[in-house]
Amino acid sequence: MSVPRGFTTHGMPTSHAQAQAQAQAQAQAQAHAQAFAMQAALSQAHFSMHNPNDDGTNTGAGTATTVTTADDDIKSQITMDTNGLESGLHTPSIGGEDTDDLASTTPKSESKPTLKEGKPASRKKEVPEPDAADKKALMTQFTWLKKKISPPPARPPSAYQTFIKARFPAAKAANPAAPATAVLSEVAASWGKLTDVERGPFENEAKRLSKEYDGRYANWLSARVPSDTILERKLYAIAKRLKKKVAKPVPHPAEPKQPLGPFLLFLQEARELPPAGQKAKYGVSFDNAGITEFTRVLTKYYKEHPDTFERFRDVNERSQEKYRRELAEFHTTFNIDAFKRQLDEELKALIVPPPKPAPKGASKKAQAAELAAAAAQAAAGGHHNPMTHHPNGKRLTKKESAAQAAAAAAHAAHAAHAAAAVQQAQQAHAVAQAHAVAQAQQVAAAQAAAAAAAAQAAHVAAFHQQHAQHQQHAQHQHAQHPHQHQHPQHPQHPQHPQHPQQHPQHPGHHPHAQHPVHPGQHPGQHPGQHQAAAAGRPSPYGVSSQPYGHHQPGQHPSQPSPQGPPHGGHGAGLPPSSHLQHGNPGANGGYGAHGGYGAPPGSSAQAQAQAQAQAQAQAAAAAAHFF
DNA sequence: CTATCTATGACAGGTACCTT
DNA sequence: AAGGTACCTGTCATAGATAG
Repeated sequence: MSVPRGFTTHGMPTSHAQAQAQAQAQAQAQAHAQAFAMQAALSQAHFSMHNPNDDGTNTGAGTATTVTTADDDIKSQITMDTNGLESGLHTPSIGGEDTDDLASTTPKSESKPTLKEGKPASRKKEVPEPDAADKKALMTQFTWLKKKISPPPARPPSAYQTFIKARFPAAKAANPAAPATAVLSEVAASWGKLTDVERGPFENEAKRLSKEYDGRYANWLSARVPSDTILERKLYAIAKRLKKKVAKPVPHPAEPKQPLGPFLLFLQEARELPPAGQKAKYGVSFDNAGITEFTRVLTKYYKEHPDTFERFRDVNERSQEKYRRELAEFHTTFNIDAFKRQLDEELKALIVPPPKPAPKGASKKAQAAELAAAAAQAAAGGHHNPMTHHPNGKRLTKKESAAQAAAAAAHAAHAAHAAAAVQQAQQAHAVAQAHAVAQAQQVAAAQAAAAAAAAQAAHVAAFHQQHAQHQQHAQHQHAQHPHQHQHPQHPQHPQHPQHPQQHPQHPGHHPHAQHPVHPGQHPGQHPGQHQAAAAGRPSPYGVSSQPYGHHQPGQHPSQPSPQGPPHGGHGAGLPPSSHLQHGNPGANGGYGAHGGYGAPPGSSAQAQAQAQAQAQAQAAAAAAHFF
C-alpha cells in the first residue's frame, strides 16, 4: 500500500478516491460550518454593537460565501480577460500610474536572479541565535503558550500498530529473556507474513479507531475559536526561534485567505489544459512538464509579456480589496487585534522579572486593589480582560480569581450603587493610597506605575474589597466542594467528555479525513479535472477553503447551530473575545451568559457568597475558553 | 527588511505509532 | 533503538502582497 503521495488519488478509480475526498471535504465543511456557526452565534450577541453589518445578513457566513464568490468572479474574469486578449496584445494604454506600478514591480523581479544559477543559497535568513537570557525568556513564553493551546487529538494507530500492540505482550511473555527489540522484530516479521484476510481484523480495528479519531478531531475543530490560531502562531514563531518543533497553526475557517497574486492567477490559468488537439497556450503543458519546468517556462513568459501582469492585475486588485475588507471584518468580529495586544502584554509580563515581594499584608492589599480596579474598569465598560494571570505571569490563585470575579460581579450588580460607594471609599482609602505611594518608593519604576494605576482606581477598591471579603468567605465554604474548584485552564484536555457522541454529522468512512496539518494528502484533482483548483483544494494548512465556501446560508451566525454549543467545558457560552470587546457585563448578563453576576439584592450572605462562587467558576471557565 | 502566504505535484526524507 | 506503515513536511520553481 505504499504509494507515493499524489498517486493515490490520481491513480485510484474516481469512485473510491473521489468519494473519499468528497466525504472528507464534506466532513470538514460540516465541522467548519458547525464550528463557525457556533462561534459566530456566540459572537453575534456580544458583538452586535460593534458590527456594522448587524442586519443579520453578513458576518461570518457572508464571508464564507463571498470567498467562493470571489473565486468564481475571478475565474470568470480571467476567462473573460483571456478571451479578450486572444486577439493579441495592444500596447496597453496605461496611465503613468500604472506604468509606475509595472516599473516598480518589474525591475524588482529582474534584479533578482530568476533562474537557478544565480539563486542565493537560501531565501531564509539565519535568525540570530537568541542569547541565554533571551532563550530563557522565550522558553518561558513557549511553555506558557503551550499550556494554553489545545493540541489536536493524537492520530490513531495504524493496522500494523494495532497488531503490534495486540501481539507484543504475548510474544514478550513467551520469551521473557529476549530483548524487546528482538521480540519486536519477530512480531513485525510475523506481520509481514500475514495474508490480507489475516490482516483484516487489524485493518478493521484501525478503521474503527480512525473513525473515533475523526470524531475527536471534529470535536476539537468545532471547539476552536479564532484566538486559538493567534496563540498557535505566536507559539510557532517562538518555537522557530528556539528551534523547536510544534504543529503548524490551524487557521480558523472564518479567516479569509490571502488572494492569489497576478502571477499565481496566471499560473492557475496556464494550468488549464488546452482543448484536445491544440497546443499549450504558453508553450508548456502542465500535463507534460514537471512542476519546476512548468513554472520556469511560465515565469519566463510572464516576464517577457508585461501584458500578462496587466491582465490579472485588476482581478487581483479586486481580490485584494475584498480580502482586506473581509480581513478587517474578521478582525472586528473576533476582536483579533485586542486579543493580540492582550496576548503581547501577557507575554511581556511573563519575562519581566517579578518585583521584590513587598511586606505581606501590604502586597495583598495592593493586589486586591489592583484586581478590584481592573474589575471595576471592566464593569465600567472598559476593555479589561478578566485576568487569569498576574502581570508577572503567575496564575491567579483561586482566591484571587475569586476575588476578581466577585468584584466584577458585585460591581456589575451594583453598578448604580458604585458612585455613592466611591465617595465613601475615597475617605476610607486615603490610608491605602498613602500606603501604595509609600510602596511605590520602594519598588521599581514598573511597579510604581502599577501602583499608580491602582491608586487611581483605589476609590473603587474599597467597594470591591468588601466583596472580596465576601468571596473569601465563600471560598471557605467552598473548600468543602472541591469539585467546584477544578481549575478551568487546562486546554490540554479540551474535549467534551460529557458529550462524547457529539459528532453526529460525521460521515462514515474517510480515515484521516481531517488531519490538521496535511497539505498534500489530497493533492488536488487530476490535471484533467482542475476546473476548480482554487476553490476545492485543501489549503496548505489542511483546512480546505471549500467547506467554508459551501457554508450554508441557513447556518447564519446569528442563528445558533441547531445542535447548539455543548454545555459546560467549552460550551460555557462565551465568545472568545467578549471580555475584550465588552467590558460591560451588565449589558449581556455576565460572564456565563447565565446571569451569573452577583446575587439578588435581598439574599442572605451565604447565598450571596454561593452566587459569587458560581460567578467565579463561570468567569474562570469563560477565561479558559477564551485562552 | 524579511518571512510568509498564495498555487502546483512529485519526491525524498522525517516522524509518529508502540513497547521494553 | 528496533521493526513496518502511513502519513507529514520540506523542497523545487516563481511573483507579488502582506504581516511582522
